[in-house]
Amino acid sequence: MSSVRHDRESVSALALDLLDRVGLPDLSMRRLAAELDVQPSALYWHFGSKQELLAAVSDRILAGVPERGPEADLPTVASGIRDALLAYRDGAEVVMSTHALGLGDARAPGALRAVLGDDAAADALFAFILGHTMLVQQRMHAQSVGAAESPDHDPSPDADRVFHAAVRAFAAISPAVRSR
Amino acid sequence: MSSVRHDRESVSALALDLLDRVGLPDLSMRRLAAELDVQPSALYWHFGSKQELLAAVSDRILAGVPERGPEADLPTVASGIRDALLAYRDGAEVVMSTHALGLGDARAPGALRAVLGDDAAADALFAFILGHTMLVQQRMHAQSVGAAESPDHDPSPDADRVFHAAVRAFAAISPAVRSR
DNA sequence: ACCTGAACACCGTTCAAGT
DNA sequence: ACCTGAACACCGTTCAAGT
Repeated sequence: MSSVRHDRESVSALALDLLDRVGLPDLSMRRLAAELDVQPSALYWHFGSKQELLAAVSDRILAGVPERGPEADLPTVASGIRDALLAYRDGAEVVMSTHALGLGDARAPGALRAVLGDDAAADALFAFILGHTMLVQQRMHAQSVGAAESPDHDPSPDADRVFHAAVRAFAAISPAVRSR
Repeated sequence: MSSVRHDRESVSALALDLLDRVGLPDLSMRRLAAELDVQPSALYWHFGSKQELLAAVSDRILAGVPERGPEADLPTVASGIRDALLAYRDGAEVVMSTHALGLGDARAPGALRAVLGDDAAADALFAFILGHTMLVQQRMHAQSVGAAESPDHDPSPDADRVFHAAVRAFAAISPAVRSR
């Protein structure tokens, strides 16, 4: 007896938890189903496909970033997005592939557009944040193999410095792009 | 009778061709083996794993970018890398995952470092180029579904404008980062 | 509304054995 | 040096049927 019934929320919540524990390559529908004490086919009642599930996971990862920060400045918004990605293992990769497929909500790029006032520049900055964070997370994971220590979720001070310099640079090009 | 013997070059060359025809999700070891008229296990004599094969494919994609362009300026080098990624379907995604795992040669980031003179800024710019191009390619592929027309390999003028603005911005932050 | 059981059409990878 | 044959341990997804 499986004893518990599930819905979209509980399934995507455990999927996010499983992602953080085992990483994206080991996050399979079958393994997720096993942790839910359910047959793999049961997942397809809640989500049409694995990509749709991953889109829900992506939305969960970015749920903490405010859609509209009227008083927030660009560095705060950009750091907020990056920190949200860093909070879960392979977070950047999940959001990247979801965003690339046009799935998931537009929360993060929306927040960047609001504060930058330039859609193209905002999208470029989002692309940088995703690419940069993906590489940072991969470096962290490569380190944690052999380190045998707590796989910390913080980027190096060096990576942090480059990140903020890049954010400032994108802020600078925003008006230049608009004056086409 | 399989009639032909293969080596690393011929295998990775057909892998690149297959990638361009079917895309990364359909590029499987078994399908590649079938096109080579060979058993899947034969591929493992040439490459230790699929990732190692993809690293060779990644190197092929970037083979055209000059390691050192003493007379080349930043926009030329950056555009050269982006155009190399755009030349094959899912090129950016292959290079991104390869680079994230620390595999493949360091040709592209090396060229950026040489012209930028700042390793951290060069890595940040490479992360942007990969992220931005990945999103551009995905948009192109999404368009080509339903368009039923030639899946063209060129970015929109809009994406091109943002790209160059971002490149200029990264050039601007390079000295700022160095003066720590 | 939510899930089971069973199947379909695949994967990457290993390894002894062949030529 | 390069490949076959056979197996292992998996995948995502569909669909009739159950409760």
